[in-house]
Amino acid sequence: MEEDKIDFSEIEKKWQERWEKNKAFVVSEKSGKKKFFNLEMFPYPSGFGLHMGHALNYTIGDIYARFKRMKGFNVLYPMGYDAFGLPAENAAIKAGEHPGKYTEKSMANFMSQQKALGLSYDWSRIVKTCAPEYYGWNQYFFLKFFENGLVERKKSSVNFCAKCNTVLANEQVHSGKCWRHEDTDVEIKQLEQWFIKTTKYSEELLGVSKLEWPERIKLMQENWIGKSEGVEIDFLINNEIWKIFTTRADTIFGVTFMVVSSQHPRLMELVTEKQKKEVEKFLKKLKSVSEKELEETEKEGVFTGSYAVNPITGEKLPVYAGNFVLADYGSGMVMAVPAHDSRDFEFAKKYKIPIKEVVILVDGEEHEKEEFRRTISAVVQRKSDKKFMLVRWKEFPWIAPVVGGIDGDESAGDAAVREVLEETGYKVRFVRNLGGEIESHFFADNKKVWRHRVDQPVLLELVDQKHGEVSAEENRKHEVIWLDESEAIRKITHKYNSVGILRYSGKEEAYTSYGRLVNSGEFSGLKSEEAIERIASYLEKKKLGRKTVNFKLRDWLVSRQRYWGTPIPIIYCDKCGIVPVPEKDLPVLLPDKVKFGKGNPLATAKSWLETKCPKCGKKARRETDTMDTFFDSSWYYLRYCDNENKKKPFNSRKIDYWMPVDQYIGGAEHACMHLIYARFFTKALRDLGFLKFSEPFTKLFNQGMLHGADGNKMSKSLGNVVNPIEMIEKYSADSLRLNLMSLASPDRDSVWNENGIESSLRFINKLVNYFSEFKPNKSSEKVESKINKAIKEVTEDIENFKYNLAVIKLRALFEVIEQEGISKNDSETFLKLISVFCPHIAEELWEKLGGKGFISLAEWPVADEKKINLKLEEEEKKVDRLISDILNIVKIISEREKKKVGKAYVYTIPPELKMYQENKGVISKKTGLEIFVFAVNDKSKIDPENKAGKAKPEKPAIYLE
RNA sequence: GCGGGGAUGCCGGAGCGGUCAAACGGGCAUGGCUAAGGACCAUGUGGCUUAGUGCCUACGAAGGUUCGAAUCCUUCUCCCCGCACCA
Repeated sequence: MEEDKIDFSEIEKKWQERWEKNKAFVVSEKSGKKKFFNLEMFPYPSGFGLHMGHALNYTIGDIYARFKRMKGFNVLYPMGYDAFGLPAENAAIKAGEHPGKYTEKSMANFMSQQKALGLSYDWSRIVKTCAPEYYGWNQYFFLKFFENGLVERKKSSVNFCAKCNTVLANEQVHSGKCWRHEDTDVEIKQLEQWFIKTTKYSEELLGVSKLEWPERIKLMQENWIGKSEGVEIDFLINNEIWKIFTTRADTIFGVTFMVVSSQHPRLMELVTEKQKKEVEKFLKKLKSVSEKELEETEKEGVFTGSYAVNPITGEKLPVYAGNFVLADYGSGMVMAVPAHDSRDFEFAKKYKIPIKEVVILVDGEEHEKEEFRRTISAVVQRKSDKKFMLVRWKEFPWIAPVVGGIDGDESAGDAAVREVLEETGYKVRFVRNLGGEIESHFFADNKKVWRHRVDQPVLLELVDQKHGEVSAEENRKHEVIWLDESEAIRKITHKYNSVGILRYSGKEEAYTSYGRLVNSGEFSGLKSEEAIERIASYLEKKKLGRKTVNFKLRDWLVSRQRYWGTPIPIIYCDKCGIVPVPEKDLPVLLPDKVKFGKGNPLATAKSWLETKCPKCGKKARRETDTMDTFFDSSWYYLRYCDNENKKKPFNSRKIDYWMPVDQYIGGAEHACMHLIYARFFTKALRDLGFLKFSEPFTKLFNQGMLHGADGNKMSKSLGNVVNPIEMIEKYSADSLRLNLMSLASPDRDSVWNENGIESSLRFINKLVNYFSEFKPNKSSEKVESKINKAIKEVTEDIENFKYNLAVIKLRALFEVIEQEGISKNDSETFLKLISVFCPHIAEELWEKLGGKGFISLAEWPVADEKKINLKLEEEEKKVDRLISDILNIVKIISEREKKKVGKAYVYTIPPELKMYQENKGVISKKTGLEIFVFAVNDKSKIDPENKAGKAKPEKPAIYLE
């Protein structure tokens, strides 16, 4: 069929203009509807324009916004630009252009591309972070934080990227490399910098676990914050108290030395005259090593010459300086317990420091109980009364038997077994003991214990027997098996029902798990958990230590030695020191004329740099560092609620109305950066009285990553980047949107594929053609059923971001519509459903059908569940089966007999006659045959080959000719 | 090393205890329409078999549970993504 080419770009432009002109998506607080704040992470406007990942992200968000809007919410769906930042500065330097100009162009480009995608933003609320109207409030908040002790200027070792030529926050260092430069190792420098005290909120930030966010992101954040509870213990070194932090106070009797970080600011105080040369040599060697290398290098250290005193045992412990101890975690010094910590073990071995006897033993009982519980619960769950047994490997005889004889002479293991058995309600009369000397070997020989970790597979069997020892005969009967692993597993699982495989390890290494204390004075015999408590309170009582909590989270280093950012509103006065810029002088404008190249660009703006001290009026100079751009993105969502406010960062009534963000959408790469900073900001602003809520983003959705057609990450160097605009021009915006949603579930990584977009275009073409010549008829019961089912399912799918499934259902629905026709009302319903995916053609067709207003603002259909007729679906399936049966026979006949078939006689059992007869039309249409339907008991039927006898329920007999 | 997510037909991907030889799309094949091609439409697309049947082999590998497993359990292999000497 020859078709008129549809001019999609004209249609798209038409509707984009109308939406804009009619302010279709502009919202205000003065709506009677319930609010819904739908937000995508705003982009960094790069000069290259949108990439396909952006298109995916925004399409996901736009569909959700459109959906919620049609469902009757007052949807705030804004867009803005994270416009400050290094790439703009670098690109501008390269192009010899001012970063501001460069960024303006980039933003304009982004905006036009986003509009071309048909995104339904409220453009009146646009936020650009590089505008003084925005960054002035950054400065305002910075000063508020400063007033309230949330900003600090301190000297510490900081991360520095030579390529960016600036310091970085902890979060911006990924595996020792700069987050923007994967090839650049981060250097450690000792500098004085501005920090935001995010750590004040460590504990509260941990509350992330309660949010409706993807588990993965929550875990990443939790790990990043890294809470650990432990004890701070005072060690006396040279009659001075040095604190250390440990989570394993239970190992205090096993300490054989101390290690202080080689980066520790007070390291030299510990170094004796005699050792000075040695230590300096060591430090010099370390200096040439970057952080990345530091991670990979072996543990190294040097004796400082000093000794510490163990506060509990009074033992004298050598103090080493070591490269493996972090200066900024805990107190920068650790107590080393080589027998129970793998790092200390490694270090001790290298420097031949005594390892001492073990102080923690495998707690056979606990360990076995745990393993056994797992095992047996699996059995009990299955309500199996089959037996199972313990098998151990000859090569690892030291492994403790998990179970022993429960026969009066109970071992700890037995007790554990019995307890578990009772708990699970499983009855046992005897559990085979494969014993021998093993137990004593395992539990008693201290020297060996710490080597023995659990690692070999063990299979268990309960032997239903009388009390008492197992005779050799019994043993034979029940097959005590010493086999190699795979053989044993196969054999036993086969015969006795495997109940699981436990793991043990026999490598020579420190025993790092919890256990029971030995050689620990009055604490011997306690379990680790209990011992930690007891030792902590002992130390507390003696004022030698205290329980504390430590976090991995560091304060946020916000100063950057770069130009294109918010100037930090601070003035240095020789007399008054650090003086904040008075609020009335805000914003501190970023000077236009600076020189790039050497050092901090702002320092080259002489007239800007030199100012007067707000306090004493004397000559003073401005801070030349700018803020990390993550400061900008930490509160932009708030500004959307009131983006033009000149008097305040935002009006709190508006914030109260719109915030928090109901649905946030973005990539996972921000889990430990933006998403932590924004949460911190919200809490801090709450405590400063700006906000009444604690969490900015109620729900979070992470879209998957879009890979290039070759399966690799899209990147310019690989040449697999696809430009969305090219695709829009070639296939239309709606096709692109539809295709992006068809690739895979939006939360999964997927691969861009141009074939798919052709298919989307084909579908849209069909849609347009169908509805252009649409003649409504009455929807059949079947069509109504399908439509209502689709409404129900598509609604659920969209709500759950299962867009790919929604699209499939809509495609299927359209197929039915095409075949059977629908009423005007149902056609409108269909267009509404598809409109969130393909808004342009939906508007166009809506208009053609005489719909009122924008379909984008129409009401989302509600399924009439009463009309969903499952019986009809069943019937349809039966008919389909018949059709495929007929076609199958046709195929066989034509292949074999080269005969042309023209008629099909169908013989049904009497109760089904009516149904098949009613569907004669469909069957005929799909098979291309003339169809005759008879009941098998119809005497007047035509049945030359007596096929009718083959008829079965739901499976009519067939004769073809 | 730790933590998280995966592995499904020629490909992309649904499915997550029965209705599964597996939705949907792509590719390919056959037929229709065409002068022809494109587009479009229809059908097919693990193997063998058959007037619409039946059987076998399949959802990374191996075992297990179950009346029944792509789906649950165990172990192993491989891939991705985070964190990484946090005491």
